[in-house]
Amino acid sequence: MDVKTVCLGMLTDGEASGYDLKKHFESTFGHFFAAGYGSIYPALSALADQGLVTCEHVSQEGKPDRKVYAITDSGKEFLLEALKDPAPCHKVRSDFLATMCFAHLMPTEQIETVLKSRLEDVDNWLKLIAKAEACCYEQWPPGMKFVAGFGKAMTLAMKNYVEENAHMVTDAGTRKAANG
Amino acid sequence: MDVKTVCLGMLTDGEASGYDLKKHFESTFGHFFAAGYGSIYPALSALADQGLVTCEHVSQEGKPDRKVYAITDSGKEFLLEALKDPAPCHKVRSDFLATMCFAHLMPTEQIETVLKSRLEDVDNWLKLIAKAEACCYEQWPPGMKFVAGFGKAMTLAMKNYVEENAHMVTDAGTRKAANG
DNA sequence: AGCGCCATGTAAGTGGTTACATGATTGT
DNA sequence: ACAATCATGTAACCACTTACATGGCGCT
Repeated sequence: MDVKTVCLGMLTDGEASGYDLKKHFESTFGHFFAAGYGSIYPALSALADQGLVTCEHVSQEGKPDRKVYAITDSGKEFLLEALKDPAPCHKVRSDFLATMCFAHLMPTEQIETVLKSRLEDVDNWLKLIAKAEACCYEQWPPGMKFVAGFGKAMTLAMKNYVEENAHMVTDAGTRKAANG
Repeated sequence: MDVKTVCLGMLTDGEASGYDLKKHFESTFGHFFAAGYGSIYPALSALADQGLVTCEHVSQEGKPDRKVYAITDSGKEFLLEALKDPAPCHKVRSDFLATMCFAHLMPTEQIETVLKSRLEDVDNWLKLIAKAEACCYEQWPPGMKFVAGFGKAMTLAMKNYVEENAHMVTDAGTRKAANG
């Protein structure tokens, strides 16, 4: 599943510009599927070239022009085909965990800083999702609600684990030298 | 943090070949940092070129030759420097969640298949980590124990959430057409 | 005067994946 | 016979990231 396919999926919810889609990638999709303008705009161009979406130029007063994309019938077919993968992957790439593996080589304050930044990250995401839910929850399709709940459950589990087990990596007693 | 740095970190635990490191990437590191031979071997070559590791050719009877790598002092320095990032990232890339967002466009059996495959994946990983813990837990540094516990906590939370909330995406009643 | 929002794009670079290439030994 | 394990590598490819480029409007 690439950025193109996800953009196509987002367009099943109604027409939108690349700028609009970026917002979805930042809020609801942000925690499990990242994409920047550098991948969204080329993706939309490619989708238009393939006839999977249509593109309408819209002039606005006082604001820049926008390109509004809408999914076509062949776009829907393409999406349905892409959704047929019976075992879609779920991958984690964590510099945080990789760093923690080598905690015994780091000074305690450094470890504490890293754990603190993780918890801040968690809180920021929790706020983000609360905001998204506050405004859109009712109009979300069941899948989106499932996904948002999934994100919350995972994030809370992470917060909980880090808070309850930080001592494993910060307690100087169990650690080798390396620090003061 | 790239494959090079993680390989360097793994070598702080003792010398190893690329083949050996691959096993670590498959067991303990597998769930948060993937790497194949196509990235491990070039990484080790680059580390040797930079003088961060040494490489010793070892002939074996009845088995292919191996290249055994060991970290150098400047390698340790380099690693310590890399571990100074105060906010290492933790990213999820999930085709599974992306698919679930569009569950209302899919037939129920397809959704069930996807959820089932996710739960199988979870169980496989749980078995893998249980196996790794059974043989190595005592000799792991505290950080590795923390990371393994983290993985278990997250995976169990995922299993639990999927089992308890599958009905959100499989109950035909709350869904639009698309299926039979 | 300066920042942030709206809005779209390109070009170069990066880091990793996939497929290919080789081949002896050991177990079923 | 056939598969798995041990063991190392290269080359082409791919998807995405980062930095750059542009520019008006509205708020403080």
